[in-house]
Amino acid sequence: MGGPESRVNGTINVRTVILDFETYYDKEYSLRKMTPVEYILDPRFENILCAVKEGWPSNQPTYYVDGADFGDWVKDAKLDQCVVISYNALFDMCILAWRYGVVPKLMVDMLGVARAMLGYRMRSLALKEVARHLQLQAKGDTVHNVIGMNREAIKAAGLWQAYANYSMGDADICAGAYDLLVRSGKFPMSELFVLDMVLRCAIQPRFRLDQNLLCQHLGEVRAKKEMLLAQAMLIGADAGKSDLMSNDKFAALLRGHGCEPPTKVSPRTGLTTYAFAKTDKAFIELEEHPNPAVQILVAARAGHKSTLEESRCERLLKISQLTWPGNEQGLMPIPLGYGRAHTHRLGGEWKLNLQNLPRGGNLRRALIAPPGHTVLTIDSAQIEARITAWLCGQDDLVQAFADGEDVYSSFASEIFGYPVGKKTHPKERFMGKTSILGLGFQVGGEKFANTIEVQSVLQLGTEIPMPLEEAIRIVQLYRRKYSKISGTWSQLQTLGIPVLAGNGGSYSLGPCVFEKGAVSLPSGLKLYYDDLHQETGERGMQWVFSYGREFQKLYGGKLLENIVQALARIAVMDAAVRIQRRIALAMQVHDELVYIVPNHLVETVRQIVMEEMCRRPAWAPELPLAAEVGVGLSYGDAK
DNA sequence: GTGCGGGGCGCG
DNA sequence: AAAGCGCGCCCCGCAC
Repeated sequence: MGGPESRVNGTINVRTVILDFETYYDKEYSLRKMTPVEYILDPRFENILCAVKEGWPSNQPTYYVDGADFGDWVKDAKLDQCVVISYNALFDMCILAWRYGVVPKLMVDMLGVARAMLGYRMRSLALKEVARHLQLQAKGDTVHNVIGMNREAIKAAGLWQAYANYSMGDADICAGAYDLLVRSGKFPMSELFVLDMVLRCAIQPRFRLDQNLLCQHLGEVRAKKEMLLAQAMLIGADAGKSDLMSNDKFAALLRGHGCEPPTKVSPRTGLTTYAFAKTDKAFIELEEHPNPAVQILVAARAGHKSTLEESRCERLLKISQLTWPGNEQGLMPIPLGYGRAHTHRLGGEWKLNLQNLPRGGNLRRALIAPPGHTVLTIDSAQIEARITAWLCGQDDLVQAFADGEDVYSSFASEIFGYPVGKKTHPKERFMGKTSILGLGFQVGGEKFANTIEVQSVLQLGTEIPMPLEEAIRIVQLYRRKYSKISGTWSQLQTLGIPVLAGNGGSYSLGPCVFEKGAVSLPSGLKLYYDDLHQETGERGMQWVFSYGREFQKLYGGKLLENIVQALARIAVMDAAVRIQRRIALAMQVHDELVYIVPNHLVETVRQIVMEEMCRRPAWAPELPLAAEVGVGLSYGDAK
């Protein structure tokens, strides 16, 4: 009996239980139309039945519990001492926690596991598809249409046993997947703790929402949009919002005012399209068009294209108004998706991405700590740049990081030929920062010039002109100064990628071992490059690989970026797992961990998180890490 | 009505 | 030789 369940927290005899809830739904009240949190806390919620398989130590046949009896069953089941497994745990475990007040000792989401291990090659991760892929026999009956039928209606229609069989079949598939992917040891044990920790951010929420602030903010955002729209309607936007949102209508409107709309070639399709984005230089220039009507239209379009502030505010308000037993105070679950990204970064869930809230905005300020508590953030400083330098053997840069040097300023000094200070030369330092963060991944002169010109306006509020020749000079300066980094791109291109394509050779980079179709990471997970082959592109032969539904290009710089991002994710989440023994994670934004801390423990927690975030990983003992802590009453204030 | 791809925008 | 990357959500337009 060597499954991971027997080693959880060093104890033995931890039972495993696989669960699958079947719940009432109809045309309107459905997960197709609502998020799980809204669905589970709705008055129409009804637990019809729950299929149960006790996987270890007993291996009894799967059974089911009538929803009416589930409360009694759960009282005896001692799930708080079990490993509980389900497919889409963010649904089943929220039901357990919010409807029945039980949180398992360890939660395993087989959907998350499947995403991390199979997502790269499967079009759909529906349970049935995973079953087929793993060659697990579905034993249950075929799907029955029980839409709009509650427990009694299903029984009355004579469908009860068939429905239970169907549900038990799903639980069996989930159990089979757990055996094949987890108990087999293929999915690393350490990642089980990451998975559980991520689930708890939603299932055991710690943040609260400031409803007053959200209401006020929503009003302001709407008023601002209405004003912009009213101005635009005075000068021809008769159809209202759609004249601003639709490219064709907006283009016609511009032409009506004697302005020929700028165009560009789409990088995705290669076709000509309108250049109407705020990162298109030609569009930005229209802000100062001689015709004031054009200026008004451009401002109105830009003001309407970002719908994030309004829609996110609405969604947060909606969730903040839900309550459940044990939560009468508007706690905010943080839904994070395990294994969402190719590089194993987390992503969002529930139509809600809390990893891209605008910086310095009211949405971040609306995420608050409960009374007597503080929001504490810890940010791993320049972690990707540090890992890049270390992985490529760029020892002078590693040493500069280790010495606490401001490397952005240092590189800016090289660009300009005079000493650059963090405070005294903000423009120069911005260029140094943009170089260090982008040029390590093979950004070219043209893209670099555009990034500088556009981002200087957006980030500094003043444009830094960047002629192509100057951009090329800086790119070359970087590639010569950090020749170990640019050399690594070449190595990856000529040696690493062919190994991934299956030429039979071997290659490794730091702790990463290359094999056919994948790079093995020190976490035990893999970065997949499926069906990697060469194709003739606009730049001659290029490597492409298949990921989910699409093909992507692969080249040295991009592969380096993927690996660096994957390693950064491992370092940050391993730190979070160590910290979890002392304090539970509330939220994560890639290189930043967020905690809700009782006020009197702030200094204690500050020391713990600093120590763990700066601890060098076992797979990178020479990697110098650094971190910054922020505290505040809200997420927005903790900077 | 629904699904999907493209463009756009926010974050790291 | 050269090639920014990783997400999720919103809206539009089009196909079915």
